[in-house]
Amino acid sequence: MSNENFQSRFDPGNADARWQAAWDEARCFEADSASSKPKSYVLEMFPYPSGRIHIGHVRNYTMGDVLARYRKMQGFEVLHPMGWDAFGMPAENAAMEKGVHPAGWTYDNIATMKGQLKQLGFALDWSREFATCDASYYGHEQALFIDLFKAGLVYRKESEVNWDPVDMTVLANEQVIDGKGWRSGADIEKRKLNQWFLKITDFAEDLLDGLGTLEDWPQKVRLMQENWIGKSQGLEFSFELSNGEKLPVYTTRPDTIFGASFVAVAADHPVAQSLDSDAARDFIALCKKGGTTAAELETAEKLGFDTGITAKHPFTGAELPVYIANFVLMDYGTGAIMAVPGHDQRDFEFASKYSLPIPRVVASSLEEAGKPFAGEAEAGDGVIVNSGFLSGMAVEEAKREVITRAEAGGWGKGTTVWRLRDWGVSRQRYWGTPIPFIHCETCGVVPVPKEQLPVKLPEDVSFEQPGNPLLRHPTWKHVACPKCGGAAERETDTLDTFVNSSWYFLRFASQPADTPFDPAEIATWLPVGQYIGGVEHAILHLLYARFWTRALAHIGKLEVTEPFASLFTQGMVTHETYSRKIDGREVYFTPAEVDRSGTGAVLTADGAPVDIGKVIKMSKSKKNVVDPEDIIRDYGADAVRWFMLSDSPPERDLPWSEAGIEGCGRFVQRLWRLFAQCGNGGAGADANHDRALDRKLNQTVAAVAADIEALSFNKAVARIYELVGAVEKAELSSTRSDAIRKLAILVSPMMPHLAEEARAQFNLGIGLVAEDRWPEVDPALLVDDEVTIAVQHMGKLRDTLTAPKGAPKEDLEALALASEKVQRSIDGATIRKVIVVPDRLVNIVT
RNA sequence: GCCUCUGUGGCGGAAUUGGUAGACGCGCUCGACUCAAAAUCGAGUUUCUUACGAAGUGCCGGUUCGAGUCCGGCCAGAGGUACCA
Repeated sequence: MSNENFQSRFDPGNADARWQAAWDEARCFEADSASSKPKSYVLEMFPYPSGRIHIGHVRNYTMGDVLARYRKMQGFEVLHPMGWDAFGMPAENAAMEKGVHPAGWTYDNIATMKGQLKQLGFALDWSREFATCDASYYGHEQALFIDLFKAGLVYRKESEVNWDPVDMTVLANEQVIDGKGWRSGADIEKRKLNQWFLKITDFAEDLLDGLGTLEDWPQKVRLMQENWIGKSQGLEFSFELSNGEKLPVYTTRPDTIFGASFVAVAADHPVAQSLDSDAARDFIALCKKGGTTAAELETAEKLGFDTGITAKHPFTGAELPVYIANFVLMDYGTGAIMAVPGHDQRDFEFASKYSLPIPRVVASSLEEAGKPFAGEAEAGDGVIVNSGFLSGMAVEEAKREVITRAEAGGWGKGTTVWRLRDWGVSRQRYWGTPIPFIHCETCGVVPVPKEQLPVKLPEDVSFEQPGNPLLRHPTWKHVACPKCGGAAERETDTLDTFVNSSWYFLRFASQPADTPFDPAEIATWLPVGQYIGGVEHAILHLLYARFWTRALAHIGKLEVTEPFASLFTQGMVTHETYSRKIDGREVYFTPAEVDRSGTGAVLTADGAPVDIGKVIKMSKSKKNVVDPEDIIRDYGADAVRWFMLSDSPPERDLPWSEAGIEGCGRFVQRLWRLFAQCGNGGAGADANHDRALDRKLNQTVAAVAADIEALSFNKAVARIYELVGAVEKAELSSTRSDAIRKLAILVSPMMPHLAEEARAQFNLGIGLVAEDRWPEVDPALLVDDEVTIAVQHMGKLRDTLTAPKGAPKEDLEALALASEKVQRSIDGATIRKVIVVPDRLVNIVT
């Protein structure tokens, strides 16, 4: 027992920093592109430097870290980098609220957060770190943007923004609350601006097809992207209008054409814009109210304006009224629709409101042709009714028939329409990548010559008034035209921050000074072997990154088209909220301010109770946050890491619990005590072998490896608990000491500091655990030779019995029928059938 | 509104993918050690029932010898919804 006097407790306050320094010194985690080992690129979504690391980051980076450390132990050369998604709105908000410069605020935050990440002992290659707000990063982005422009993938067009008429500025969607500006409180309206766009729609088909190759992506993400891209087959045809013009419309349901009872156009549509009446102008102005989000547009009350124009139905010749409708989008299809209220819910609501006919043209059978609607549209499948030559056809057949007739008659054609819209990348803001173009009155829009890149942000800006500081900067935008040398102006819009995050993973893999990346080096690392991040990025970030990669491949910069071979989307960290109503407003308190030891919750400061709210995602606004640094100080990095991996499956939400982290802290010490016993009880020649423990050890090594590879960390944790329990209970033997040595390796991806400290203190091995190999498994020890068989009568469990593995069916049946409990249950009834599943169960059917 | 996902003990969850529901952990209860407490160790812990046993995986129905798992219909919550990142 002499070992136990060594040090009875593991002291993370002492050990953590020491081992972090040891890994740094040995440069364990710097990736060598020239290595002959197989390569593995493990990447977590890089953080926005908001100020301090939050628990969601800790969870995300712990998962990646376990995988990176495990892959390294499996003999891979691992690239596991980290950097900063450093442009964005919060820096400008801080500038306005606190009077600090966005750059200073951002780089201070990065310094703080880097220190916090270091305390967690992540196996990161910090030599590749950068921030997207470094001119050495965004300058290359500007060069790529110009390349895409030259390839015809960048263009300008008018597009709507949220306009705050009081602050005279553009607002982000999240800054519009209930249709009002968050600072001014003014009613927000839609306003058109000339903006920059990327032609993601050129790649719609390819982005859709590519999803089929992403077998290691979650099915739900692929489905979401598929629906977002939204390929639809339909009919485009033109109505002849009573004013003599033609109105092209697009429909995905040509089969319901006989059910059309009116026609609707968007407020921006030329037909609407050309109306010369105050009432029409007032209605179009009404449609301008409110923000631009889809959720707002689609949930708003359906409103329409009868233009007085009519449209002639191509088959019946009926004159249908043409409305301006607020739910028709100019961006989708032709900006005009044939409305079939019986079989589209939006059209149904509109028709009900304006007392328009709602004919039925689809029913479950021809006999149901006269059935009334039950207060809502029927969008489902069925047979066509009340539709002349289409009646009696199935929906799909009718679609084909209408398209055929339209094409034959020359008044329409079958077309493919995409829901996906081009990517608007213009932002009327300061803290982003300047769009590297110059507007010249004689030469038009001219790219900045590459030798003049990067176009750097000016530092002397003020945020005392709302709006884009670049626009009102006294000198910055005034430059000579690169073509004609005349007076010209810089573009003052900056790029969407999603552009920054669309290629950072390339820059991590290769970062030459003079070009964005070296294609040969990219080829050694890409695609990313495992990408891990929040499911909230399932569509936008991941689709934009897929597009940007394709676009670069299209212009010959890259070979890869899919940047992320395998994707994992993690859940959020949640906690209950604490609040009080003070003067009618909900005031929130952090868990650290609240004592939860009794039945309710009381504020430590005044001892009076607070209300306990729902368990929701940790957020600053609800104050239900825990600062990782506090927990690391109290329990050590390994306990925090272990908690992040325990219990909850990584794709699900993780409820933070004080009791849970305490339990993890206790487990760290329990392991420490076990490691201390390694030398005990015979590493000698006469040491006995414990076959059962050896089997358990081998099974655990194999299972933990499989669980880590599947990112099922909660299952790996449960396996380790089981093994620890078995080792603790086992008699002293050489097997037991061997198990303890291997246990230190097994837990090292999760608890690297403890593993290193225990190995050094108790002689569990040579060298750094981080540099060691994953234990070999003896396949012969993986299978048990006895199995437990369930015996059922009519599907209900009546008995269990033990049988040798692989026992023949007849033996199992005989054993089952011999059971007294089974016989009592059968009670003399005639046995009709016996189902035997080898090594599993016997079910007797009477 | 639309798209996607989730729902199992007091709590987080497991279940070899159609074959013993509740592994493992947290919490709680009892016991050992201690003058006492903490720590640690041991036993127990789905519900109902004295027991035999029965019920049970959000709700309703279906397929099957057998359903947490598959199918249909609901309900609730979460994420996204193109300028939060």
